[in-house]
Amino acid sequence: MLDVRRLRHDPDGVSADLARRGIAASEVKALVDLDVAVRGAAQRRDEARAKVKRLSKAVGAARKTGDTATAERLQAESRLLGEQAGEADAGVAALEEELCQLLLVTPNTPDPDAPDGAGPQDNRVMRMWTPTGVPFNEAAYAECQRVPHWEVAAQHGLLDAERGAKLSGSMFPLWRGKGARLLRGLTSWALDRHTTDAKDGAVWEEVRPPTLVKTATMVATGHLPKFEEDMYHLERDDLWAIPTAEVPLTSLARDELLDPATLPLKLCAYTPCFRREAGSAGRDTRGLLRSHEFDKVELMAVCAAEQAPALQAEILARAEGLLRDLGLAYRVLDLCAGDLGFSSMRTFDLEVWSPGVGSWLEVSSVSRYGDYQGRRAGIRHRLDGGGTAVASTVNGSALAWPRVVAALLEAHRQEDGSVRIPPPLRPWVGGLSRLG
RNA sequence: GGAGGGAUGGCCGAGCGGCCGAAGGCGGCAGUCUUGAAAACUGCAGUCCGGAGACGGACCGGGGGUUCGAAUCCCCCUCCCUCCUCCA
Repeated sequence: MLDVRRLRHDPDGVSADLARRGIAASEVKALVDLDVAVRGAAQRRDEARAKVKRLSKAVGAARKTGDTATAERLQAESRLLGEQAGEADAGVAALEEELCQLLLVTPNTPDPDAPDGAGPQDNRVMRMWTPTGVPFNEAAYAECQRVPHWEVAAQHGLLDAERGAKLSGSMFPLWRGKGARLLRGLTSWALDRHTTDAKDGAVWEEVRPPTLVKTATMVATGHLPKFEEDMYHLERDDLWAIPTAEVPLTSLARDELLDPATLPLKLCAYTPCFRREAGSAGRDTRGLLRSHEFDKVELMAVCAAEQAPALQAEILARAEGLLRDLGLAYRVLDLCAGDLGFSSMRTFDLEVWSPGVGSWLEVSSVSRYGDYQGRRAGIRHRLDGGGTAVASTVNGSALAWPRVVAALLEAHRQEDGSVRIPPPLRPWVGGLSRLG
C-alpha cells in the first residue's frame, strides 16, 4: 500500500512514479481527493465527539452534587451531539473504506533505478553467465541437447503427464521414479545451502508454513484483492492456496511491532505453489514450462529500509550460485518499470537457457518492495532513536524447480541419450551421476 | 462435531459504568554508583490518526447494541486453552 502521507505531500511525485507503470494521473487525483474528504469528515466527527466527552464528564459532576436538573439538561444536549457524531462517523467510515479499497488495487511506485520501459521487451539484460566461460552462443549447443525436456523425461520415465491429467487435469505434473527423486534432491540441496552456509552472512531460518491461508494473508503481499482470478480458493473454508511461499512468510510478522535487534528476519521455505494460470490458456502447455502446481524454494526477509538492497543482492547471489553449480547458462534481467510486479519497486529475474525448447526460461524473480507490503501487512519495527517505522520486505526464488529441471534435462543430455547429473547435486540424489 | 474457560500495552498481568490510556511486574531508555559490567537506586517512556503548533480524536481480540458516558453491561463473530468425540 502506498503511504497516504506521501500522496498528500507529494502527489505530483507519486503521479510521475506511477506514470512509469502506465497509471493515469487521474487515478492518483482520485486518491488525493478521497483523502482530503476523509480528513475533513474525520475532523467534524472528532469535534462532535470531544463535546460529548466534555458534557458527559459534566453530567457525572452534576449528579455527584445532586443537581439533577442540570444533569438532565446536559444529558439531552449530549444525546443530540452524540447522534451527530454517530452520523459523521458513518460518513467517515464509508469514505475510509472507499479510499482503502482504491489503495489496495494501486501498485507500488518503481524504484528510480529501475529502467524505463513498457513491457518485457524493455527489460535490461544485466549479465549472462555460461558454464564454459565462453560468451553465450545458442548455436554452440550440440544436437543431443536440442531435444525438448518432455521427450527426455518420457524417455527416462521421469514424468507421467497423462496420469497427472487423469488425477487433476492438464498442467498438473506427476513426477515418477528418478524424476521425483531429482525434484526432492533439488529441494533438499537448496534448503541445506541456505540454512547452513553462512559464507555471506547469517543463515536463513528454515520454515515449513501452511500452504492454505486466510484472505488477510493474501492481501498482505498484494495478491488480493486484485489477482483473485489467478488464485485457487476453497470457498467452503474461505482459504486460499498459496501461489508462492512469499505469501505465508511475509505474514509471519503481520501486525507485529519488531525489535530492530531481530532484523533482518531471514526466512527460507520450500512449498508447493498453486496458480490457476487464468488468461494463459494454451500457452506453454507442454512439459514443465507452466503448471498449476509446482515446487519452489523461497528466500524472504523482513528488514529496515536501509538493509533491503543488500538483502536483495544476497538473494540474487544465492539463486545465481545454485544455477552455476548446476552448470546452466543463465542471464539476469533488470525489469523495467512497466514490467514490474504489482507490489515490487525493483525486480531482477533469472532466466536459464533451454536448448531443447530454444528459449530463456524464468526460474527466479528477486524483488524488493520497500515498505509497500509492510504497510499492507502491518509490519513495523522500533527505531533506535525512538518511534516506529514500517518494515521493508525482500524476497526471491532460489529456485523454482520445474523449469530448472527442464533446462537441466536438455543441457546435460549426452550423445547416448543419458542425462548427466551435475556433481554438486549428486549427494542429494543418492549419489546418482546420470539418468538413463 | 459436543461441553466449558479465556483474549487488556513490546511481553506478563490487575482492573467497582464516570476520578482508566489503563495498577503492578518484566523488558527498554537516561542517570547515580562502578576501572568496566552486574546489582541497587532515581527518573523517562504505549500505539495510531489529524494538526505547523496548541491541542483534538481513536485504540483493552473483531463487529454491532444499551447509556449522557463502556476495558467494564448485552448480542454476534474470530482465535486460543481444557475435556469428550474423531483421526494421519
